[in-house]
This record gives sequence, C-alpha cells and structure tokens, in this order.
Amino acid sequence: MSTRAPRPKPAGQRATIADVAAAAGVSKATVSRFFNHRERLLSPDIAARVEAAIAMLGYSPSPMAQALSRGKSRLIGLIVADITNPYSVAVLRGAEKACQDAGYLVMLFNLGNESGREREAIDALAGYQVDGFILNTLGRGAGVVDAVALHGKPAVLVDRRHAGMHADFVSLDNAGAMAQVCEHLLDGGWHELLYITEPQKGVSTRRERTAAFHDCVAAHAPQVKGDVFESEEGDTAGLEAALRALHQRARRGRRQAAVIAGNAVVTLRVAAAMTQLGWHFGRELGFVGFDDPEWAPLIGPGLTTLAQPTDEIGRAAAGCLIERLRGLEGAARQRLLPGELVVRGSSSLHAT
Amino acid sequence: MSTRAPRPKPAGQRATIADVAAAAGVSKATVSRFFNHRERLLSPDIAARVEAAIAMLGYSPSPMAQALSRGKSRLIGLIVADITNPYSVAVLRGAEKACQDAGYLVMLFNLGNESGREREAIDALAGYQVDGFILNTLGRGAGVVDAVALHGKPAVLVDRRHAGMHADFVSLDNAGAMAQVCEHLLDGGWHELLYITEPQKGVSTRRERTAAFHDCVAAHAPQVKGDVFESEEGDTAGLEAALRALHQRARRGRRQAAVIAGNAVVTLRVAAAMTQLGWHFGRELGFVGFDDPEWAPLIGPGLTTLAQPTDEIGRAAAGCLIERLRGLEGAARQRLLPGELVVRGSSSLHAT
DNA sequence: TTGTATGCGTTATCAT
DNA sequence: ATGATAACGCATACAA
Repeated sequence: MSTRAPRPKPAGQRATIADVAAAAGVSKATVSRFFNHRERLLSPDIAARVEAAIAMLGYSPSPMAQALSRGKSRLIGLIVADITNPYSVAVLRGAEKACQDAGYLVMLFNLGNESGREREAIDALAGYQVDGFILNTLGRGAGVVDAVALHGKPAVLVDRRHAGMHADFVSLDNAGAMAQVCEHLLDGGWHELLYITEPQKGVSTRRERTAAFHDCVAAHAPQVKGDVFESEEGDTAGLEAALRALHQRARRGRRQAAVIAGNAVVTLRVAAAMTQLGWHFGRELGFVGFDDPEWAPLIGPGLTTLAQPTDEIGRAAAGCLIERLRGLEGAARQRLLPGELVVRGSSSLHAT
Repeated sequence: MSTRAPRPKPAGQRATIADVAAAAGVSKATVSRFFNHRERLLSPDIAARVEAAIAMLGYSPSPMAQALSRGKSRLIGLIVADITNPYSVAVLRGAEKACQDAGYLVMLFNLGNESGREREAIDALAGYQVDGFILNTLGRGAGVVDAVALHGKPAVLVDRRHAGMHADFVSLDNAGAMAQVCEHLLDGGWHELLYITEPQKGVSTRRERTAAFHDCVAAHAPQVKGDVFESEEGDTAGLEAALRALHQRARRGRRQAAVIAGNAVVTLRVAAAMTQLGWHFGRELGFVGFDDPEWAPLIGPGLTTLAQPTDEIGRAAAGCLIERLRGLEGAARQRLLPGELVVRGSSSLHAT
C-alpha cells in the first residue's frame, strides 16, 4: 500500500486534485501550484513527486471546476444564424481554429434562422460562463442583442452590425467589393445592370452592398443603367419576370445586360431561373455573384464570383475577441477585409 | 430597502442562489428546491416569495455549478471530422435540434480532418463533463476512440463504424441505397458501370458501398459490367483517364456507360472532369451520385442523386444517445435509414 | 415543510 | 516553499 486511498475510486471516475495530492503525499494547494505557478514557488523534488503522481493517475484539471473557481472558463460562445449557410460555416471554421490555437474552446449555438432565439442562445451560453461571444446573427430585431444582454462580456460582430452596440466588427469590405464587381462588368461591356439581393430588412451587409451598387451606377451614368431587385424565398415567377424585363431594357437600349447576385443563395435562384428560361450565362445575361461556392466553376461556362476571405474573417473575429479578453480596452474597432474577384466565363460575352 | 443585500453586487454580475435566498428571506436549500422538487415539498406561500425574488433578480441557476454538483451537465459532445463537409453539417443540424429539444446543449469539436486530434477532442469534451458523445469521426486509426477513451460515457457513432466499439450506430442503409442506384441505372439501359469512390482506407461507409456495388453487378452478370475507381484528391489526370477508359469499354461492348459517384466531393470532381473532357451528362456518360447537394439540379441536365435523410440521421443519433442517458441498457443497436433516389436528367439518355 | 451542513473540483488567501 | 481553509454556485442528506 503506497499511500492510503481516501476512497476507493469506482475505477471509471476521473482522478481529482485530491487523489493526486494523496498519491504524492502533498496538499491540494501544492498540486494546484504545480499547474499554475510552477517555477516561482515549488521545490524541484516535490514538483517531481507531483508530476509522477499526475502521470500515474492520468490527472488533468477539470475545466468546469476551474471555471467556477476562477470566474473564467476559457470558453467562447459562437452564435450563428444558420449552420446550413456555407458562409457561416466557413467563418466558423476559421474562428474555431483561431480559438483553439489560443487555448479556447468554442461552444456553438445555432439559431436555425429563428431570430427569436437570440436571447435564449446568449443566456444559455452565458450560463456556461463563456468569456466572450462571436456573433453572426440575423441582425434584424435591433436591440435584442444589446450590451446588457451580453452579461457584461465582450463580443465581436461578424458580417452583421447591430445598431448602437459597442462591439468590434469584422466583415467583408462590401463597398470595395461591389466596386470591383461593377468595374469588372463595366470593363467587359455590360452596361445594363441588375443587382439581385435577398430582402434587405435592415440587414447591414445587404444595405451596404445595395448602396455601393447605386454609387457605382451613379458614377458612370448615363451610359450605365442599374436597377435593384429583391428576391423572396419562393417567388420564382417574380425573379424570372425581373430577368426578362432586364433583358428587354437592354435590347431597347442596345446594351448588354448583366446580373449581380448578392450572395450564394441568390446565385442559386438565378441559376435555376436561367435554366427555366433556357438562357445561358455569358449569352443572354452576364453574371457575377457574391460568394464563391465550390460549384461555381461547374455552372454553364463557369460563374464569375467575388470570393470572401471567410477563413480570415473568422480568424480576425476570434483575434479581436481574444485581444479584448486579454484586457484590451478602447473604442469598438472595425476590420473590413478585401474580397477577391474570381473571373470565369459568365462575365465574358459568348457568341450566341 | 426591501431586504438587506448581503453584498452589493457589482451590478453586472449574475444573481446567485444566495442572492435569491436573501431576497426571499429563505435558505439556499429552499430556493434550490423551488427548481428541483417544487410541488412535492414546498408550501405555496413560500414558493410564491421565492418565485418573486427570482423574477426580481432575473435569476437562473448556473449550469456549470449544477454540473459540478450533480455530476451531470446536460451537455452533449459532438465530434465532427470536418465541419466543411456539408453532409456532416446536415447531420449536425438534425442532431443539435433534437438535443436542444430534449434540453441538452451541444458542444462542438471540429477535427478539421486531422485524425490525430480525436483523442484531444474527447478529452477536452470530457473535461466539460459532457454526458455523452455523438461521433462522426474519420474512423481510420482503429482503436483510437475506444471505450476507455470515452471515460465511461455513452456514445453513438454516425456514418462510420469503429471496429470492436460498443456503441449505437446510425447511418444510411448503404447496401439498400446502392441497390436502388444500380437498379435505376440498369432500368435506364446503362450496362457498363463505374463506381468512383474516395480511397477506401478502411472507412466503413466506403467499403459497404463498394461491396454492395459489386453485389449488384454480380447479380446481373454477364449483361452488366462494373468496375471501381478510387479517386485521389489532386489526381484529375487519373480520373479523366478512368472516364475515357470507361467510355472506350462501353463502345467496344456496345453498351451505354454510366458513373456512380460515392459522395458529393467525388461528384464535384467528376463534374469538373466532364467539363474538361467536353462531355455531357446523359450523353457520353450517365450519372448518379450519392448525396444531393443544392446545386445538383443546375449541373448540365440536372444530376440524378441518392439523397440521404441527413436530418433524420442526426435526430436518430441524438435520440439513441438520449435514450442511453436516460438509462437504457442493452447491446449496441443499429439504425439504418433508407435513402431516396432523386431522378434528374443525368441518368436518362439524351440524344447526341 | 424548512434550515443546516457538507460535498462537487478548483483556486486563492492566509498562515507556517 | 508548503499546508490549512475558505470561497465559487449549486444540490442534497440530515436535522429540526
């Protein structure tokens, strides 16, 4: 019998700090110090004994108990509007990696597009003492996610601003990106433009892109004409009508017409409508879409897209938050990352 | 001054059970009982006082402290091989929903395709006292995820078996699905088949589909011929060669050739190769692919696919686990869910 | 029916 | 340098 076992552990249980202390013949405090203040105040010989006991029992501290005791959990709450959205997933990936590299674990809460659950998500995560939040939420109901609701914890917003919320913000440079897209189309000789977006509903990204589109068109008037169409979920008829109208206008003005899709979801709808109409990208209509899904090269002559640096956005978001967790104070910051235009067949004129 | 405050809370802090007790003028135990054993042992008047105090302070119990005290966390650990994989995400979605409905929260750990991190993931999650695991891992290194590593907690496997592991298993009925696919192709007059899969490497799902493919072909020999090709990540040349060879064989045997893709990743590769070769689905080659991505209708004449009931798979997995958490004992179970064939243009012969 | 005391696994504040 | 001991927020056996 080495050291008397306090209680014969039911085998399957995790070893606790008390077990280690008993096995090493020291106090719990000493074991705790081994992890937290090793060099400063621990004699080599006793450190060795503790280390041996730890190895023998396969002990590792319980993050839960640590969180309770310290008031910090090394947990980051990540709330995502819709896990089905590839954009969100791509961002999530970058963010999670950055968090893990910094020693944080991510707790994910998926809203499943039910905006009413924002509050529930925040409360649930706060219950687990997350140290901070990364928010990629719907962003409609304004103050729902207000600072108070965050329980005094820092947060970073991704892709969607919330009015009057003091928090860092990371996103694509929407204005710059839209400018790139427009210039590219204009250079290619497409002078009758239609920007198709999901219903704006106050979503910041959608509003910014729409505004930038108007700016670009205005800057090149009157040779260039531009219009905006809001595409609703099930309304295929409306979308097809808009496409037909665009084509008509272009013919009358002896212009080439092109569509800009506000995100991958819209791109999908437009592609479906084109199939329905029997039209081809680069022939009846030019096309550029925001987001660069893996299937973009495979639709017709290939879809020209504006790729977002999703991984970087995620990393930047995590980075901002972690800096705050390390004590950085100061006004809310803004990180706007540039997009990259990926040119494929849909934006160059194909003989008909 | 209603009731004397024990300590003037720094405002931003969460209310604790002690605060509620003080405000209601009762003991902490009574407050605890209000949540856990309300009806059984609590007088109405005092319950009312507690309830009022709770409402006033906006109190809710700390799940962390509860977990520490109870030894159960109402947390479920979900380990996913690659969050980038849409199949995994779709399953995750169903599982998360089912868990939340049952009052469990999901902690997500993404392996990012690094199989070496399985152990790390399990340990990290176990540290947070997760009550059980849902595993959708790589499944290569056999025993890495053995029962011991699970810290004695129940687990359910999704889509990938682990040899010799006592755990419930949920997946597509691979044999049945492959049979459906083959029958459909055969009925359509495609008699020279090629099954293209990612390198099998001992992954159970891939092996099962391949075996089922061989069975189907054998059952219809000699009128039908079938071959298998393993497509490596970057090897586009090899894939194109395989496609050409298939086409050749079919011509010689005066048959129509069709490809079956083992999953969406392979489908993407095949579609890219077809574009490269200047071939068209339903003309030079018939096609059916496992998994039904949203872009399947938009490639050429539309891709015929075998859609997996991903949402159900996720729900079933969560359901199995939760039953175990409620105490269900007994041998490991197996839930094989049927796929659904979605017929589109790629599997019907288009005049050339 | 309600209150008291103890434990859950840590960290931190004291002593020593 | 090390060891008691009191939090942390909650549940529960035991007393009353």
